[in-house]
Amino acid sequence: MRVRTPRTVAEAEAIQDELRPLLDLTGPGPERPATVAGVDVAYDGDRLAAAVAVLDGTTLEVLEEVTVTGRTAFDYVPGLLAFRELPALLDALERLSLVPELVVCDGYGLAHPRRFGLACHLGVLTGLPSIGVGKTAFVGSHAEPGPARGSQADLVLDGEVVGRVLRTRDGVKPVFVSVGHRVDLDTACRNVLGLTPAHRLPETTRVSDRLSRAALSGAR
DNA sequence: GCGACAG
DNA sequence: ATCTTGTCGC
Repeated sequence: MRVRTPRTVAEAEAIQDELRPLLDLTGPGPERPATVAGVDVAYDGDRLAAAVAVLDGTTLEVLEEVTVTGRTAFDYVPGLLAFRELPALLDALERLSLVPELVVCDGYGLAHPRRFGLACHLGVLTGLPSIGVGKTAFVGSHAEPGPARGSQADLVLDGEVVGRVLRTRDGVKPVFVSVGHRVDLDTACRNVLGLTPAHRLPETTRVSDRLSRAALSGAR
């Protein structure tokens, strides 16, 4: 599948509003996924490298890795990240031999100005269960979660819960979790905790991050 | 009107 | 995202 590349911000927002109804927020989604994919993109000017890493959901062992390189076709605009990263990510996902039971994205899903962040967009276009894990605040307000790993606080936007601020390590800055497609928020958070046995960020994003950077430098 | 703003 | 040294802690 391909991403429609908009020419303007207005066009991009219209596409998000058009795809938003296709979201499946029914859940619950995979509780103990056998395979989980992490996706990430690295940049160097207008060059980019997208990476997908599929890990065993239990042992977190890397089962498969795919990278693709290309050029940016859309500048970064807050709220429109998907149009910048999705073309290359979908390209990489299509080259996978394994079909992951869950995809973990770098960024946000439902916690988005129009409720259609990168994780939602990727999920709708691929049909795969997906969630978003952001490292910094984007939208919504929240209380400070407790200091212990596992502590959570609702992320609220316009009066509705759109995500959760989750502490994955004792005393370490929390991550922002929101659902993408075919997964509910509690299941998303449980999966994130299962993917963070030793670090703040999920192993899936750590592996795909390293992979995309390596592919970027190796492709020159 | 003026900032803030995933990666 | 990316630009970047030393430094604290497991």
